[in-house]
Amino acid sequence: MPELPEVETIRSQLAPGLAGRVVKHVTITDERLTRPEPPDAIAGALKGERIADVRRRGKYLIFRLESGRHLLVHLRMTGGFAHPAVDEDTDPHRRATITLDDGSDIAYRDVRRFGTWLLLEPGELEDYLAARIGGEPLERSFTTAAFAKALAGRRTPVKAALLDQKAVAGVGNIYADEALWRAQIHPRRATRTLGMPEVARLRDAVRWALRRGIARQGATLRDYRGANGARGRMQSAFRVYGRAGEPCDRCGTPIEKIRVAGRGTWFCPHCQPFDRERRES
DNA sequence: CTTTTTCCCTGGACGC
DNA sequence: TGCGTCCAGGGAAAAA
Repeated sequence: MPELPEVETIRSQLAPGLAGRVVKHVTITDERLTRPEPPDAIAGALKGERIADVRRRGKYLIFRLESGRHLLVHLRMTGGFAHPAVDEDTDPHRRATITLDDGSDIAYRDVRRFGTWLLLEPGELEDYLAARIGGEPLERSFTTAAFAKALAGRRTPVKAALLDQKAVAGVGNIYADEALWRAQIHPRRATRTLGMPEVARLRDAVRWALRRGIARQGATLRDYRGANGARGRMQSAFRVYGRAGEPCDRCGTPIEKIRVAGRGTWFCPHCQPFDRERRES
């Protein structure tokens, strides 16, 4: 499930080979991909565009085009790129192909077809993103004060707040659990009951979790691959995610799995107590 | 306004 | 071997 570290890994691997290249041809074989626009319209519009660079905001990949337009790609659950492309004949999940002026192909793959491509006209990007996602957690502007403001007044469990892209951009189910473990906060704690020290710990913990993920080139549970085809290595470094019954790395207590905000949630019941007495002891 | 629920998809795991 | 059922989950949209 591509979250910020997985998207950033793909971005960093794609960018060197794409910057400055011209799109010679685009084939889109999944009707869903560009909805509501027809695939042929998007494919035709991309043809002849020169790619300035590849950027990322939250979980969005942004292909910045020299015309001022942007191709905004969201990988959702199982989307991904391969450059150079893997063999199409042996890949049932190829949904699109971008051919560049150096003769190479970029393959877009997506098992579950939740991913989306959106072509934005010049000037549209900022408003589009501002309406959907909040602060970039690894940037300097993501201060404790800014995070506290984004969390203020929320009545949801803190785990739900972390998953809300308007509160902080790029955190998904894996890194939310890892961050809450690091910050020693119970995932069901009501967001508005968090004190400033806890918000500060959580802010640092989110950055810690995401940086670890990037350093290990993301987590491969099943489908995720980098643009170079490599698996991530983060899955073998999880502190809690997917580790029900295994001992906590900090205290040895067995990790528990519960459901929060409709998502599988793993935490350490000793290190992340819910009630205040145990929290302060 | 905020919060919750439903839906979109495929395929792997599991029970019988 | 072959079904049927459940589950994974990001985010848009609808419902509450």
